[in-house]
Amino acid sequence: MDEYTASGYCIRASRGGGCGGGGTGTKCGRWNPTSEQVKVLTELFRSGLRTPSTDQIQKISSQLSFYGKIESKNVFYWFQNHKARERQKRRRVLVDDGNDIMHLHHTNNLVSSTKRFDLIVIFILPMLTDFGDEKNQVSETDHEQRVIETLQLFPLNSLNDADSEKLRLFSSDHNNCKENNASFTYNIIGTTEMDHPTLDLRLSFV
Amino acid sequence: MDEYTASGYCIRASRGGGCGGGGTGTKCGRWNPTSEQVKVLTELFRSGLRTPSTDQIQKISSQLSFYGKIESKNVFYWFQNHKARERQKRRRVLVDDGNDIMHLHHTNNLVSSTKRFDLIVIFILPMLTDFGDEKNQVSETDHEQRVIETLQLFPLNSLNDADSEKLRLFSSDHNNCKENNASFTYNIIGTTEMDHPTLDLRLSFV
DNA sequence: CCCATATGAATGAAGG
DNA sequence: CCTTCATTCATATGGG
Repeated sequence: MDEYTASGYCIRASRGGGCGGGGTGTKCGRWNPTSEQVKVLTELFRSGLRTPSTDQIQKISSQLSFYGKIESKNVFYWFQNHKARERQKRRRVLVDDGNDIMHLHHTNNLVSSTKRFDLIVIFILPMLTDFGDEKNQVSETDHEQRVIETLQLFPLNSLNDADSEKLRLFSSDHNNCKENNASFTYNIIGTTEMDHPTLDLRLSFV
Repeated sequence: MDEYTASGYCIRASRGGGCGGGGTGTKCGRWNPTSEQVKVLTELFRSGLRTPSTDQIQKISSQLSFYGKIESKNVFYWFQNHKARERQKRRRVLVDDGNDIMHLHHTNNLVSSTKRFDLIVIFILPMLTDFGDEKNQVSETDHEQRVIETLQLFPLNSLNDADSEKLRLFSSDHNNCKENNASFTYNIIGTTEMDHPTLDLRLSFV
């Protein structure tokens, strides 16, 4: 397969074997930093260095070459990646923090009192399509054969009784108002209050 | 991150014991998706989503957090891996083809050969929210109240034209049939046939 | 137990 | 600086 070992990098060894020590030169085209190198880089990063200049990169690189093969670009990339990933991580954690309560609500006791969905509508049209299904292999999640799954995505049980009532009413109204010969079924679950601008499901969802 | 570096390996607690075995909540370091989570992710993937944007990731993540612990990065990695492995598999198959016999027409079966869901619309309108909508940060106190307005939308791209029509009709009927002074709004999403990875959470919503 | 495979996580390297 | 891809490491899981 790939045989491009431009500059015999790699110092890898297989599982359990030390990295630098024993041979087994698996050739890999990419730099595989030794732990010492990483340690130093990390230290530099921690001390504040983020975007080293070319000069700095050179120096660092040559310093680190003491511990193993390394090129300037490796250092360059290392900082770039490290910086970017740190930022990303931070960003995510921040957001995730907010989501936690969702999880809590769920795990603790089923959804409960604090839910605030005003309206949830779920439509599931029955399949009037015949499944050509010739795919050699369908996804693992398939043991469900063609059933109109209800993909229980969200908790609907947050409605209070009053709301539920309304909903029910509305629902039947809805059902009657039109000849139901339509080939689909639907449900509407809803509550009051919703005058806010049509939701924009796109990006900016809170 | 981790203590062990690139070339290092983590030999944390030998086999077996590690994570404690009680119950379902493995508290190990590694995310263990629930079947619902996987199901949803798979469905998204199958409907064409490949590389969700940061926003989408967050949304998805927060949606899925309802089913259990999950972080944005998990979603990120999930898609990354899933995509990569599909590619990898494909590549391998191609190679095999080359070695083996010749292939017939290249199997260009796009994603959606079999759809389970024809249409699912889920609306969750936020209630007492004041959409501060600050991109930056929200005070944690706010979090508690806001997170809930998470809305959900799942891409369903399997409607055939006929269905879309019916749906549309139904939609308008619905609107007329009743005086809409009701205090709720609704929308119907009809996605029309798009047989390949173009679909993402954004479009399909109208 | 050991092994094979699936898949979560990480990260070097690029491309834009 | 951002995002994406390829590869690799590590762990979870099921079968023998």
